[in-house]
Amino acid sequence: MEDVARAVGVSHQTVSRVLRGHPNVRDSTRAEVLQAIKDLGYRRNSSARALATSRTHTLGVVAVNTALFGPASTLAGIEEAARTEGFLTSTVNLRRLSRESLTQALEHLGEWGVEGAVVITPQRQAVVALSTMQRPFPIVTVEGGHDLDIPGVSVNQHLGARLITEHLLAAGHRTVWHVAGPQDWIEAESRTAGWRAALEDAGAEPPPPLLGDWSPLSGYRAGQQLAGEVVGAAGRAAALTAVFVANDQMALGVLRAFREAGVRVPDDVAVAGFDDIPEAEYFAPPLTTVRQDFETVGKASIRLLLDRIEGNSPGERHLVIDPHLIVRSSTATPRS
Amino acid sequence: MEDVARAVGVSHQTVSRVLRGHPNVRDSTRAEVLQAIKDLGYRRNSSARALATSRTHTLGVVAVNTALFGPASTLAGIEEAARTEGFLTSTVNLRRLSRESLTQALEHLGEWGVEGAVVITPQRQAVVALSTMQRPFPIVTVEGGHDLDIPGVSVNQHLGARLITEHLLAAGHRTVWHVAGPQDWIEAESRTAGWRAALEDAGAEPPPPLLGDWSPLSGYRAGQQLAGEVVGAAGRAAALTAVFVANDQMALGVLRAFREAGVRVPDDVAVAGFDDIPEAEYFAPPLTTVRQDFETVGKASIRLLLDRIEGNSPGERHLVIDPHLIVRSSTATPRS
DNA sequence: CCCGGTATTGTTAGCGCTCACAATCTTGGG
DNA sequence: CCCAAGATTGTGAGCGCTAACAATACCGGG
Repeated sequence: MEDVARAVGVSHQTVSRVLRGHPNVRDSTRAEVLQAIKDLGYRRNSSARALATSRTHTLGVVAVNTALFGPASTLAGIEEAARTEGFLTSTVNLRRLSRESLTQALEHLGEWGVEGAVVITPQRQAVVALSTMQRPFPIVTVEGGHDLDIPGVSVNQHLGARLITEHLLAAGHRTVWHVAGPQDWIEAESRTAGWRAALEDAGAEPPPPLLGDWSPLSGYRAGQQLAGEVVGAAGRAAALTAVFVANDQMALGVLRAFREAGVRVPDDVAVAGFDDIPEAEYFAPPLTTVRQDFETVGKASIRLLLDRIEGNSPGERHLVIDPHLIVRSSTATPRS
Repeated sequence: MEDVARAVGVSHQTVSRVLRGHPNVRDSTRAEVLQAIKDLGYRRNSSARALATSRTHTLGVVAVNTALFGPASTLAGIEEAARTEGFLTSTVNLRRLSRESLTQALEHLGEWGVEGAVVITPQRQAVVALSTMQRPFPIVTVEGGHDLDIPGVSVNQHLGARLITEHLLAAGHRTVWHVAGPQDWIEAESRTAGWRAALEDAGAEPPPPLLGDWSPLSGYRAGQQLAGEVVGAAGRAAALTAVFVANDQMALGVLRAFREAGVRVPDDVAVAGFDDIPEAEYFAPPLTTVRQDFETVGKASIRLLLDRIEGNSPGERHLVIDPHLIVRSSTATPRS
């Protein structure tokens, strides 16, 4: 910076002012400085800047299962939003979301002086841990529900499940079975609750939900059990005609189990998933599901976080994004 | 730091020495300092440290399509490896890998003083752009091939394709058809080359490859064309009995097209994919594919990058990771 | 032509740390 | 008991920038 100043014949402070966009610099001076910066290939040193201003312009992100479609998309949304706001993001990928690993991750980020962090906390225990934890900088959760005092953004899973269930009921199904996700996941719990609420509102009896762990394998196992419930004997109403599976991966497993058991989809049983992974459209048959807009989630979380860091407006504490239904042929056949 | 020093009754320098793990500190002093640090909740300021040492201990990562399984896994591997080496990583997600966006991404990272970057460059044009570009810090590519002078790590796609093709030939297929990925992708090109080489080595005639764009939809379209090639008339040898699809997503589309056309897999045609996405095991039928160890790729790229940054040993310029074959029922039926 | 006020520029301290070097304390052998 | 060598600690400068204040330049009205 000194070099630039010398080249133009001004003080380093004037150069600094140009860099910071300070108004009180004569246009001609500004132009000269800019030119010199370009000629000398000067780049200002972010560490020195951070040291002097005590602002690092860095945000942290903590996530698990980043190889999955949902988290990965959210991550991308977060990063892009932060970048356009002039922040650097740094992501920590955790294998498990334990209290200990969470603490470590936040510590790691703290070492580098992040000004705040977005934590993707799909499991209840993680939000709980977070809410009882010493938080060295502002933190915003994603998919952490909204019943705790820690601010966050989430997708309205309850609504998504309700949309699916009502779609199936509207197609004439008496009731809808459910393959649930692990109930310590907030999303799984909300989907189950939404499904149950929709059935109860319609006066339908909720069958006992089966539990899965999000994996295709667990869906496959559940599908094998469900296949046993399908009584397709001519003339007698089948006990099971529609299934809402809590995510697309498990739905894939269910479809496979049904196929092996000779249960036809959607002729014998309608199947719906959740997430709309890119492959869902190419399942056999193409899967009815619910799409969440992860990019919006990312943007919203950054907005919430920056509100808190900049502290100008208290802002909302919780943002909820509505998902929407994608109907495909796995639920295509209407029933009487 | 001054506060800690005062609390213990030593100089700030001694505290600094403890923090840096300098050997010449009396054990009792070290213990006292550590205790004071804990009591006061002191954390050293990374910006000041970076300013004084001119080492930011920050690495950049540039990637596209991070919502896909492969890139997302690689990203996780890179981040973890860097973290264990005491580095912070910052990822920039690009929508497209153009020369311009690449430049911008590197510029963005440069502003924050990264010491180096890993760039995931699956498309040839990206590596070319990178190799002709002014590089302000050490850069290592991932999946960027090894014919250019820029160091990088990649998976041996050629070998993977060869494994698949030889597996199919060994099962008695006369030849193997191929649904290729976009040929401006290095991986796609290598897979095609590996397939062709294996066929030629076996004296088989390579049928004209079909081109896809990695998406299930393009696989579906290719599958519809391929279905036309299957002549299953009894007594006459089918023209098409085996297909190697360049990734699992497209293979999913092919499977769907075959199913719709009444082509049975693997009875009429064997189908194999590439990547081993988690869903592949649950396709109908479960898909034979090739698995790449993305974690190893991530680790290797960080090692290569740090070698360059630390500059102690020139190290290898290119690392190649071998993938391995996963056989499932989509290629299960042996032929005479 | 002088003056106060505003626009523009310069000066001086740090921000919190590490490095090089100087100073002091130990230690063990003679 | 003395001394040199090594271990341990302290001192001062400076990394590259920004913030606060001081200094100077410029403007139009009286």
